[in-house]
Amino acid sequence: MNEIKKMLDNENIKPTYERLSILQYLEKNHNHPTVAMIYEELVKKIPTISKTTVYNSLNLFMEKGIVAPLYITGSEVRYDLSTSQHHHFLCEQCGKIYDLTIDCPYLNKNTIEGHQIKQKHGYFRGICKSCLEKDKSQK
Amino acid sequence: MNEIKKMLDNENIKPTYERLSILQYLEKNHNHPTVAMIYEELVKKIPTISKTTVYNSLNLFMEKGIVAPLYITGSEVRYDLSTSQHHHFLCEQCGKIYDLTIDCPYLNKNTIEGHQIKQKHGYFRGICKSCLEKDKSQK
DNA sequence: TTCATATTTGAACTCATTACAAATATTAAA
DNA sequence: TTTAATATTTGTAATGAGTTCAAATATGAA
Ligand SMILES: [Mn+2]
Ligand SMILES: [Mn+2]
Ligand SMILES: [Zn+2]
Ligand SMILES: [Zn+2]
Repeated sequence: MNEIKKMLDNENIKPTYERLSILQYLEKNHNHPTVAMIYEELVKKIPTISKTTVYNSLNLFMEKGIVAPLYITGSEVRYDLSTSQHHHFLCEQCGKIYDLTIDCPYLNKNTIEGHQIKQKHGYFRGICKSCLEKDKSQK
Repeated sequence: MNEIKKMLDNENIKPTYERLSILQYLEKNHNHPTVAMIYEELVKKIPTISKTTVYNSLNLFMEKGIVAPLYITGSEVRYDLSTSQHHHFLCEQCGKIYDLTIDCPYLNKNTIEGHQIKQKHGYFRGICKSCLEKDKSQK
């Protein structure tokens, strides 16, 4: 909770209960959630919270760079805390998004072929380890 | 035109005029277009063509693996001919998507941390070389 | 308290994509 | 060539994620 408040303070974002809750959700759940997932969970605790507030807050966090969007599925944005750079794996079967801890020679570059880099994204799609094992045992 | 017909034949896709035109557009324009861009261009030549046909055809091409979707912008899908694997750069200022010819140590892998890989995506966002130069001269 | 400002809320709206059924084209019997 | 079965295209309606916007609420200073 303290870490989270610091992140907001650093960016001069007023730490409202809603914003803190959203950021707290992202810190506790490393599941790269959708807006719907965040909202469905938070509304249990904050029955009055609005989906628009979730959108507003996440957009603000993205502008300030403390949250990063993942455009992977093609249907809706997934959100990730902007901690250290890492790659992702999307399972086409169960929909889960995994963090990958692989080396990438471009993570510390800030320019490429003359273009100025602001964000780097590396991701893979396929069938995850867990789904592969499930499929094998069922066959 | 012959190359294109072969691609469809290889996948047992009936080479209709609409499908050929869509694939031909992708072969001639390496601009990673949206459905709207493809439609707007083709409707000049084929006034009866439907946007749904563009969607249907591209979805079919993707299933067969001859076209690859790019989920980069977050707002709409961009399409690319599935030629050799390559990375992309999206300019946040002009919206253009560039092909990058950079080396990547993961392009020939088909499994990672136990997950089975079907698709690999690497892309960068920022300000493109052309926009940087324009900005500098205007300042 | 009073006023100004920031934040939240909910409803209306936008827009990309999909669903679906009717229209049209194609192909294979008969 | 007709006829019937199948594939493809088309247009409209529906879906759903995300945005817009104005009203409601909260915050904080004067
Ligand atoms: Mn992650
Ligand atoms: Mn490309
Ligand atoms: Zn899985
Ligand atoms: Zn540019």
